[in-house]
Amino acid sequence: MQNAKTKTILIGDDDFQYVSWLRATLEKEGYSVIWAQNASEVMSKISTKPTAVIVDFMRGQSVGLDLCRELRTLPEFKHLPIIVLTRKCEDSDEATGLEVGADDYIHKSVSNRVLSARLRNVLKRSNALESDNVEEAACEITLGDLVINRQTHTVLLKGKEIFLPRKEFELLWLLVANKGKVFSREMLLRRIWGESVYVTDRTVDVHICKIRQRLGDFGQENLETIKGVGYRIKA
Amino acid sequence: MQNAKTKTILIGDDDFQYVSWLRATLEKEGYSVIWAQNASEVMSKISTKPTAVIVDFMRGQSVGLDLCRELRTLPEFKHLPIIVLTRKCEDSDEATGLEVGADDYIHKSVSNRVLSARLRNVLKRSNALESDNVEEAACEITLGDLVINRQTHTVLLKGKEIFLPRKEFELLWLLVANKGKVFSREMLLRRIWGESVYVTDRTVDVHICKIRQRLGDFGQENLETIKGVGYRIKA
DNA sequence: CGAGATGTTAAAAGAGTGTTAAATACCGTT
DNA sequence: AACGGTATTTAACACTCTTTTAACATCTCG
Repeated sequence: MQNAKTKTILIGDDDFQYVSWLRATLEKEGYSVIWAQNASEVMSKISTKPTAVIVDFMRGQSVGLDLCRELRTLPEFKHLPIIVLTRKCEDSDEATGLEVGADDYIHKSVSNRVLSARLRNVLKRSNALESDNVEEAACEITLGDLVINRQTHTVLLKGKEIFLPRKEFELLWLLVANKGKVFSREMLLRRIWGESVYVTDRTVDVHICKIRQRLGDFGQENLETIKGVGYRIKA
Repeated sequence: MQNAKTKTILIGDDDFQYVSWLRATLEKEGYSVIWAQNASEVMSKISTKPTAVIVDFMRGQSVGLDLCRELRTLPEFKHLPIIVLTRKCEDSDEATGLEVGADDYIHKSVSNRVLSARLRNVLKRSNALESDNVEEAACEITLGDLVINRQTHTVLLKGKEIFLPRKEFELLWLLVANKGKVFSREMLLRRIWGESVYVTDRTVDVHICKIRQRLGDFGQENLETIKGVGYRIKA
């Protein structure tokens, strides 16, 4: 449920006081923050490939807008989430804003909670746009006496419910959903733990062990170890 | 899953220039568009049963808000997706908009890409609400000794009436109506609090706690926590 | 046999949750 | 508009369960 990779937010704003507040807010939420004091700095720091950009209108001058427009012309940043901060409601700004294509407009006075929630929303949306979401295809898989349901988070073995904690559940689901396919520990870690999570691959072994115990004979028989390679569900 | 019928969007806005842009955007996305120039026109054209309504605040007067409020009082439009456009950046407006039952609140300067993404979001959500479960269909659900009635807003436990405040009631209703299904806190927040309401997810926990207390043993036994995942009613 | 790999267990570390109380927002009355 | 009561939200702390680490046992195969 938590983001695997640390998300980086590039802030383009020359209001030092606000930036320090914003930085604190974002970092508390687990984002990493890069600060650019002016438009050209933004353009140079954009190469770090931030997850999103938050720009201010820069003291009423439409530097932020130009920036926004410029970014949108570059193919690689065409879908980069951009949030424009505002402190005024000047119509001229609005009119221009229309054509530049920001993802959200946030008033500078909003609370940190609202800000981070809206940022989250924007990120979620842009994420959905990119992968236009397959969502969860099936929510239930069956393998012999075993029925795993994602929606209800239940595992039924011969009709009896067995509780699995989250990681074990995900592990089992992944393996069963790909019956026969061998997953290396690394692969499992990447798929379930996420890209930049640092855990020993022995952790996987422990979980596999627990799963086997919980599933009893069924586990012993079907959850197979391929030595030197990984684990799989027997085909 | 999707019905083949073209989705119709009713636009209520008197800003001709903007409307023509909006219409172009939406039609390019495959929606069919109906335009109403003022509030009463909206009310008359609403009978065409559009898939969603997009209204502007109409030059600062809160016509849009009144409209929104009015629509919400009519049972048949209780769940009609409403998006409120604005060019103002006052938080009070946003607060009011949401309070009055808008599904999303979008700044007018936002790009067409963003606009259609958010529209899609709103539609998806309202769709899920309608098809996903019984919810609106039945106004009374029973679960063992528990009877929940939406119309009368009452909860009977072993025949004894128990009062639940609104949020707790909605929460319980949603969970019971989808017995067995696990809802993450995010999901609950989106479904009950709405798309653009920003509260800590711990709020959900507090409500769950209260519900459990009120329902006594029944609550303890049936309202289950799946750690790291969410809540559900035991199947 | 012995080295590397895996199974297993228990304890440490960590994350997630229950619960209470206090703060805030809301609502109907006066 | 001020008031009082209720509902909702936040914040804090304790506690539980999960996850991870580490250590040791066991296995496999050249």
